[in-house]
Amino acid sequence: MSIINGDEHKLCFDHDPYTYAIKVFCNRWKPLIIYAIYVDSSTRYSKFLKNIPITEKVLANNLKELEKDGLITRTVFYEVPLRVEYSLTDTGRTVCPILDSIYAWGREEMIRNGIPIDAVGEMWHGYLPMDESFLE
Amino acid sequence: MSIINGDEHKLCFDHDPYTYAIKVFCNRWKPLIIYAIYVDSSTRYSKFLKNIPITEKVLANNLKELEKDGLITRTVFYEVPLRVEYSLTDTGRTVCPILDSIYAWGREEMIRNGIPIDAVGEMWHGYLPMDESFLE
DNA sequence: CAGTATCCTTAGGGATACTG
DNA sequence: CAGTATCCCTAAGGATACTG
Repeated sequence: MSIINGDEHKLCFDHDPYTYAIKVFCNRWKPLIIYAIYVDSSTRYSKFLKNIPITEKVLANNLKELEKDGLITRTVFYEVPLRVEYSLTDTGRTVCPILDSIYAWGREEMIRNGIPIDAVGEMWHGYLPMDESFLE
Repeated sequence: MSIINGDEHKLCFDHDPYTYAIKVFCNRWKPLIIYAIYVDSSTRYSKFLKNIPITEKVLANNLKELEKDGLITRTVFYEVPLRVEYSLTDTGRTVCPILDSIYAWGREEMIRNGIPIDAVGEMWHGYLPMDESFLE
């Protein structure tokens, strides 16, 4: 493993694991996308749009990055109509425990501060019994 | 605990624990700021600027948010010159294990991809012996 | 020392229409 | 169905000078 230290005594942003990790799986959308796949084991473009308040362009960008960074796999089924399934790679699955702990922390703080919590996330994370009607 | 579900079958962004947690401690700078305090138990404005590649305005903003969200405490010592110390609250300390796991994940991926890792972070996180000259 | 104030730039996201 | 393409917009960040 190589070590750098750019600006003498100052941490170099380009070589910081936090920056790397956060860019790869900890932005505004990726935890939700990853967890949506995790819950269903695999899922599709139109289903993300049904479950997450994300626009098409932003979803497409995030899916491409997640694929490029090796967290998800894109599989095309040449049917009519076309079907594409996204699933987690082994690497993708390694972030799930971290996502769980982030979710649990946010959840505790929101409860402590009296902020209501969304039912979909609660089902996805096992804090509420799963209601299939939410996930179709 | 109250549960909401805004748009019927779609997760509501404002009530999602990921969104909350990421806003509070998982942006571009906060992990570094929190960890800088954690390593020294308390630290000061000018020392952040020496160790982290952040500008004054952005540092000030992030410190205010961290204080407002209850992760850090600001203590003023009325000396000449003025001295201000930032330290972690109990809540602030609860994010450190999560930060550790995020760091460790990013670190592993960077190693796997042949990306060099910054020495300051490695010392802060115990992967390299601490060299005091880096932290003054 | 510990910050504000000011001005500027840009990446990221949002809405909507369109395509293979 | 699974995406692009286009246009717009604003919050976040960067540089630098200044203040109590």
